[in-house]
This record gives sequence, structure tokens and C-alpha cells, in this order.
Amino acid sequence: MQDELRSRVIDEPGPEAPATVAGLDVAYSPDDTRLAAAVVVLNTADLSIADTAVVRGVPAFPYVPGLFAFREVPALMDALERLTVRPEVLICDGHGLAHPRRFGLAAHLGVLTDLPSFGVGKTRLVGDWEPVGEPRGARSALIDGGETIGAVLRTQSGVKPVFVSTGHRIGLDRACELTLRLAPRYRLPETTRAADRACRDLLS
DNA sequence: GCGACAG
DNA sequence: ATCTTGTCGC
Repeated sequence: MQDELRSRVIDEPGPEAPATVAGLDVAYSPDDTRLAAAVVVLNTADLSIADTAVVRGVPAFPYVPGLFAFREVPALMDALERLTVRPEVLICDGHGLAHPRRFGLAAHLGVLTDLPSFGVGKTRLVGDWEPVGEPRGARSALIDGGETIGAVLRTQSGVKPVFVSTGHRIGLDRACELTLRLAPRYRLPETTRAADRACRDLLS
């Protein structure tokens, strides 16, 4: 299914200066029987919240590295459908093309919604990289099988870098640029932080 | 057979 | 992802 859907990924520069960006995240109950999925739309200009959609659900699939999207996509699509404001870019918690078959969660959601999308992951799934420079904004190419599949980006000096990879209808440079703009103070972009809070709140 | 393995 | 324990820094 991933090999099939991958053919629908579009490689283009993407929006120059999106006015709205959405963060997506999922939280689980301790026993793994329930979950909450959130999509929070932020205004890029001041990082204020433009819209929020949160839904309760159940895991649609066990956690299997490489098949992660099948676990979270159903609930995230439910949340996306409840949005009032249509975001210009989707920023997912996980990888885009930095995946064994080049079709991680961010690419999957991008194809299903046909919205520009990319992933910001906290740890690597596949790929190797050279040490990243220390200052904020430094980046190193994430390489797998001889091709660049993403970037290891330092969003804060002296803090562990994040893994940025494109999903659909956006280029890596713009994805990194946006990630930096959305992470003025913390390691993770405000989109991810806002979504993480929203779904965690609904779960508890 | 052994190590790696998004969230 | 979630839980636990401990340390560092503002």
C-alpha cells in the first residue's frame, strides 16, 4: 500500500510564505487502549492559534516501525475533517520521506489530504549523517542508500537536533526554514508543542 | 544469528 | 508513545 501511494507524492518547492501551518500529534493512554489525536492551526505571523480539532479514538494498528502511519492516520484524518480553517501546510510528529520505503506518516497524510506536508521527528528511523554544527540553524544531510532523504537540523544551540523530511508538495529547504521559524525558543516547533498539549489534555 | 527500529 | 529517577539551569 505504501509503495502504491508513494507514486502520488508531488515534489515541488511549496508555499513561499504560508499564513497558516498545522501541527499534528497523538497521545495514548498508559494501557494503549485509547488515544487522542489533535490538529492545531497556527497563524505563522505571531504563532497564535487559529483553530483546534481534537478527537478520541483507538489505535488502528500496533506500533511497528515503518508502518507507523497505519496506527495514527485514521484518528488524525478524523481530526483534520473537523477543522474550520484549512491550513496551508501540515507539520507531522514523525518522518516524511525519511522512511524505509520513502513513505512515512507525513508523506501519507500529505497524499491523503493533498496538502503540503513534512515531518519533524525527534529520533531517526533510517539514514546516516555527519555531525551537525553547534549553532542554531546548522544542518547536516540525512542520507540513506546514497540519497538525501532529509536534514538533521539544530533548532536551538546546545540542544539535540531534530530530523526534518519532506512529505508532499514542499521542498526540504522550505521545510527547514519553516521549522526554524516555528521553533524560536524550544527544540520542537510550536505547532508540534501545541498539538501535543491539545491531545494530552483531552486524554486526561 | 545479531543489531536497529518514527511514535 | 508512557513511566521512572535523578540532575542541571533559569
